[in-house]
Amino acid sequence: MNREIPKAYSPSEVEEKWYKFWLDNKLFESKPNKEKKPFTVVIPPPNITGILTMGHVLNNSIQDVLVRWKRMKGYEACWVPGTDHAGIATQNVVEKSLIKEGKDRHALGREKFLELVWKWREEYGGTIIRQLKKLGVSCDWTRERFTMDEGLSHAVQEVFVRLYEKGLIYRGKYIVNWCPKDHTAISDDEVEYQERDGKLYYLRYPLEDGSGHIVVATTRPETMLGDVAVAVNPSDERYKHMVGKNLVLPLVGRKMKIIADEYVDKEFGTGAVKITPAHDPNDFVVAGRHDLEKIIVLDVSARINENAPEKYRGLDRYKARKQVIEDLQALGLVEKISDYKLSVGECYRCHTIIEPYLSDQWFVKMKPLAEPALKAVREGKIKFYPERWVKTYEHWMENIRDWCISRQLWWGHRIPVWYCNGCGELEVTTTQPSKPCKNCGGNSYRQDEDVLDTWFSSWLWPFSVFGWPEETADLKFFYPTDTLVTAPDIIFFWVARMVMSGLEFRKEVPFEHVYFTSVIRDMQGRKMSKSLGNSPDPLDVIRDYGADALRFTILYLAPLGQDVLFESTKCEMGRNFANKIWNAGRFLLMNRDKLGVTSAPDSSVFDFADKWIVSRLHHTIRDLNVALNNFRVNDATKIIYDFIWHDYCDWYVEMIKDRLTQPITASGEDAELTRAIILANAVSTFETAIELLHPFMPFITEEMYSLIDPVHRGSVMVADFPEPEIRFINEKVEAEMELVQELVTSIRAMRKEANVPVNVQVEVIMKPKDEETLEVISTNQSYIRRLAKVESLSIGYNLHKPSTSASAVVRGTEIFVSLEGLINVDAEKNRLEKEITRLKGSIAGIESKLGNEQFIQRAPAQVIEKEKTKLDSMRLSLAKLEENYVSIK
RNA sequence: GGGCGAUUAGCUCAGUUGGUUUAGAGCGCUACAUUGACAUUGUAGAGGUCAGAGGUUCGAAUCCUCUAUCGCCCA
Repeated sequence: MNREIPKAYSPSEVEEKWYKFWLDNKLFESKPNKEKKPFTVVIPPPNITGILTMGHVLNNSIQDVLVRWKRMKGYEACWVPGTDHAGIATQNVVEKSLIKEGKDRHALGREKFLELVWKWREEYGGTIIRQLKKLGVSCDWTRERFTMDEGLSHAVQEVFVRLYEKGLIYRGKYIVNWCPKDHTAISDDEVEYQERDGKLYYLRYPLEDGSGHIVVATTRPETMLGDVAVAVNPSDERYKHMVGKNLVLPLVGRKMKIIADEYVDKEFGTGAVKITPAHDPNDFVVAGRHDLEKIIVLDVSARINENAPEKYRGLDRYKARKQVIEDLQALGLVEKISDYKLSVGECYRCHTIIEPYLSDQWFVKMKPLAEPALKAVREGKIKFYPERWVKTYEHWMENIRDWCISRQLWWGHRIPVWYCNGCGELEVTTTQPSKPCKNCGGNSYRQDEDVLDTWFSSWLWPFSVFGWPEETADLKFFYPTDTLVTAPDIIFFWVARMVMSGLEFRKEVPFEHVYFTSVIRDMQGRKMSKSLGNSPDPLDVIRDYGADALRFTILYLAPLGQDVLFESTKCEMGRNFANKIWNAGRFLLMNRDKLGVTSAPDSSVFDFADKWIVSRLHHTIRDLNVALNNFRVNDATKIIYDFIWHDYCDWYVEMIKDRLTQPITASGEDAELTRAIILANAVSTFETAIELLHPFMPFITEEMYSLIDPVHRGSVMVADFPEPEIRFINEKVEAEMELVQELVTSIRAMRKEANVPVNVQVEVIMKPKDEETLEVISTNQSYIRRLAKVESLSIGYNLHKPSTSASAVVRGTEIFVSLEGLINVDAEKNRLEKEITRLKGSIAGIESKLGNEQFIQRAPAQVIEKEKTKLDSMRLSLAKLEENYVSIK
């Protein structure tokens, strides 16, 4: 069979072809299968508004490695993909496009607006999924889910009702984080704090009796319009006499009291705090203790409302701040204004500064849910990689606050609460109540206007995707899932809450292992972000380097628990590796084509090189499995990279070449057959390496697999993952090979030093250290000669150093490279001197170690023995080097 | 303010329970090599007081303490 295999690997057609093949042959699909153990992974569902980022690439590459690996190991591997409806983000996107058309969602109405959102989702919501496929991920696409799917919505409602009935969901007027742009509450965890330059305003509030004033310090003076008291610490001597007195709130004229409360920090500002219960969480608590009125002075857009004096109504909070200060200054009531650094909360979606705001919201009581979730991690039922995230998790769980789950949005799961139009009585059910109101007998209801936090659906993801609350076969077989791979920044939003919901509703942890991925940064160490524009588009990278290259590179660069600095040119590493594999395969196939005879692999004809590479192969298999079992994915990439590039290509293939071209003892057809067997063994090792590599680089491995055997065999995806076989691991051969490699390298270095051209053969004389070494050298002399370009190799104890030659000592064996007319005496002297100095240093080090009584007494015998052996061998080498140094001419 | 992490070659990073003559890799750099799988390559080489200071130990990049610098999370 003759064929042209291009010299360079070009990924694009190959990738498209095989992805289609895998889909057509349903190789990603999974179903409950009693014959197999399940291995389940649920994807962290990306937002439908999102596009693929480098973070997704890393995250999904890791998941794909684990899934493909387990699938090859014989598990029923099920990777459930899907997307998240992303309440605020999606609503914003659609609303923005409406505004562009000059329309307004309120004018449009809720129903029409939601139709538009669904339409948008149909059109654009699948972008990230299409992009993920380019990466080669082996998700079971028949199982794709969306958090607003009917089934998942049902799960959400069911959970709400169950928690409500259990008393874990309640409604109340509390201070929440209000986004004045999105017009919704957001949870504590959705607020991002930023250090900013601000001002601290010192305001004078006059006492009603005209006996003076009290000075309060505030960073948000406009909220004074809603002040109802001033508080001081009860132990504060400065103010003790004022407690209980009345003040008159400037600009407003409201009478209010000076109260005493432990909450006040005497050191901060003046030690007197204005109390604005409707616009500050701490003040809210204080107001509760003192039974104070809560006056809301801002509207949903953070403009001053009708509860404030007319002058300020309608002003935006910052304009109001300016106006309030101006007016107070005119009255001489501003004592001073100083610079102040403050931590300002922003909406994590739109980065508008959030406003603490008093409103009616729904909350989940978290303590009862947190306790078992904390226990599960502490008891090791769930393991984190890297482990240190346990501390973060514990800290959050121990200080957990109730979860505000209502959002004043339209896009999301509508809260399953109905109010009787007659009396306002509330009904919590998954469907609209059909019975008359139990309170007033009325028959009409209206549903709560609010929707639920997006995370209220994603915290159910590991079981809702399998059909919960129905007890489906999928659920029984695939739940709990095995490994979750996610970014550490959503440990609270998502991971912790999934653990809670899993335990609450399934009585089982949702996953056993959680792998927290690295954060991908640019080369300056900045987090990749859309606004900075510093994130390469993974699709561009895939186009330029190939998906395999991108996957391999990012996995290679991302050690467990460490951030990664990335730029797309780094993918040259993965691309070059793919090309190396391609050409190794090309070499094997070209030779097989040339031979005219084919053979099955046959270990009975293994020679030294075969034994060595097979031993290295099984070492590699063992190490790779260990690395993956410990979630050390980047170790695994290094292990397979080193085996293929260095062991297989650099050494083994070079050794094979010799045997494929040199005459062999057999003649005629037998010689051809022997060559065919040698090649078959080489191919067989290569194929195993390809299987090992498949989880990391699925496309090129599938392509190589099919090129090697286009007819008889199926996809590498479903090949058995190689298992290490101890009988093939041969430490003796590996040690001997190390010696051969060192001898060869040493000869090459000497040639280089003397500027001997590559194509010039040299004469080499070796004086072996001992019988064993002699044996190794003579059995492998043809390899040594080929690899080091040696014309004649003389081996013997009684040989003499040629008059003009370079010399070296490798493990006690002397090597002389004859360099008639080529030697550079100074360079050679220099080289030997360096080597001698180095050896002397090492010898002195070991001598002092061995001379130390403490060392002899306390170190294990093994270590001492090793040091002694080292010393002997170094002394021997030194003596020879010195001898040769003297004889340089 | 509290917690976590990092600091190893010019750059980006490995280095698992302390012991491998010389602390590794990729990129970059230097030199040489181009018809025999691969220049997306090969061969050889230069390059490190393992952030600093103490300590534990026969022995520390590795364990402990402190300091410095940077990053992240929480308040």
